Amino acid sequence: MRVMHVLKTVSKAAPTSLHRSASKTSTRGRKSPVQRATAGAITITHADRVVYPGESITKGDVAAYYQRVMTSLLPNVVKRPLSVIRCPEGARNTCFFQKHPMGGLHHVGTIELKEEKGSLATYMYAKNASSILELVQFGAMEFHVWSTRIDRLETTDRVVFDLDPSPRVTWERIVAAARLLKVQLDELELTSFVRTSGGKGLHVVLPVNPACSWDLVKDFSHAIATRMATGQPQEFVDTASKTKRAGKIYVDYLRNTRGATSIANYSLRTRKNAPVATPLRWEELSKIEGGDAFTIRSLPRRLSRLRKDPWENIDSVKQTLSAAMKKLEVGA
DNA sequence: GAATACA
DNA sequence: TGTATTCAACGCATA
DNA sequence: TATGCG
Ligand SMILES: [Mn+2]
Ligand SMILES: [Mn+2]
Repeated sequence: MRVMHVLKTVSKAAPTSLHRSASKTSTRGRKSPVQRATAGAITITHADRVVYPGESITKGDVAAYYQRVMTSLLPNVVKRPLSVIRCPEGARNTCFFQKHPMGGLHHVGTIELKEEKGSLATYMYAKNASSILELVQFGAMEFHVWSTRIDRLETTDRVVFDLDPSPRVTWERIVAAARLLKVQLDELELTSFVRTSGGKGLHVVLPVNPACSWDLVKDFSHAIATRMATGQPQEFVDTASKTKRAGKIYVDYLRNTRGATSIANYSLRTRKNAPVATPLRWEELSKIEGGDAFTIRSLPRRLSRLRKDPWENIDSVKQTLSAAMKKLEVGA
C-alpha cells in the first residue's frame, strides 16, 4: 500500500474519510479509475514511509492525524501567513523551514507581501483542509503561523509569550512561570490562554480584539518580559542568549513582531514521540506532565473526550492593550 | 518532494 | 526513462 | 558587520 487518497472535508459535521489504494502500478500510464474517482482529493504518496523512526509512525499516519484534528486545527490557521517545517525523508533526516510556496501546489493560497527590506515576496496560507493535506504530501510536519490575517497584515490579534527553558529547568518551574504570567495579565484585566509547545515549554497567548499595531504588542510583551527578568533574575531572562539563559527561562516576547511565527495549535513537532502543541484549560496545568505531554497517539483521544476546544472562545474575548500598557508605563 | 539537466 | 543534483527563511538583538 | 536565536 503506497498511495493514499485523502478526501476533502464536505462540511464541519461530516468527518473526512481516508482511502488507501494498494495499487503501485496505477500511477503509471493513464490515470487510474481510483485517481479519477477522487478528483479534488489529495493524494498522499509513500504513505508507508516511516517518518518518525523511533515510533514507527508513517507519512500516512501523519496525514490521518491532521485529517482527524482538522476541524480543531483550521480555525487558528486559515487565512494567516503560514510556514512549514518539511522533512521529506522523515524527522530524523534533513528538515527545513519553508515560508515560500513551491511548485506543484494547487490547494494552498498565496499572498504577496512586503518584507522588512521593502521588496515583495510570496507567502503561503491555508484555505481549507486540502491546503494542509497537500502540504503534508509535500513533507510538511510542523505548521507555524503569523499572528495576523492575510486581509489586514499590518495589525495583530494575538500576543504570544513563549516560555523557553534552558535544558535543566524543571517542569514545575515552567508551570510556575506560566501561572505567574497569568496572574500578571489578570491584574491587567487581560484574559489569557495556555498551551503546551510540544517541546519543553509552554506558551501563554492573549487575544487582542480589535487587532492592534505590531509596535504595541511588541512594546507590551517586551515590558512584561523585562519586568519578569528584573523581578526574578534568578528565574527569568528576556534575552535569547543560551549562555545567559543557563538554569533559567527565557521569556521570548519576540514572537510578537511582523513576520515572526509561532507553532500552531495541534501542529505536530519533529521530536521524539511526535508531540503535539496542545491548547489547554488553565486548570489542567496541574496534571500535565510536560510540554510534550500530548502526542500523535494521545491527542486524538483527548479530542474525542473533550466536548469543546479549550480555546474555543478566544476570538470572542474583546480586549485591547492600551489600558494595560499605560499601567505598565506608570509602574515602570 | 519536485524540477531540472543529462545519459 | 532513469538517475543525479539542487533547492526549500527571515528578522531581531547583541557583541 | 557578523553571529545566535527561534
Ligand atoms: Mn518555545
Ligand atoms: Mn528526495
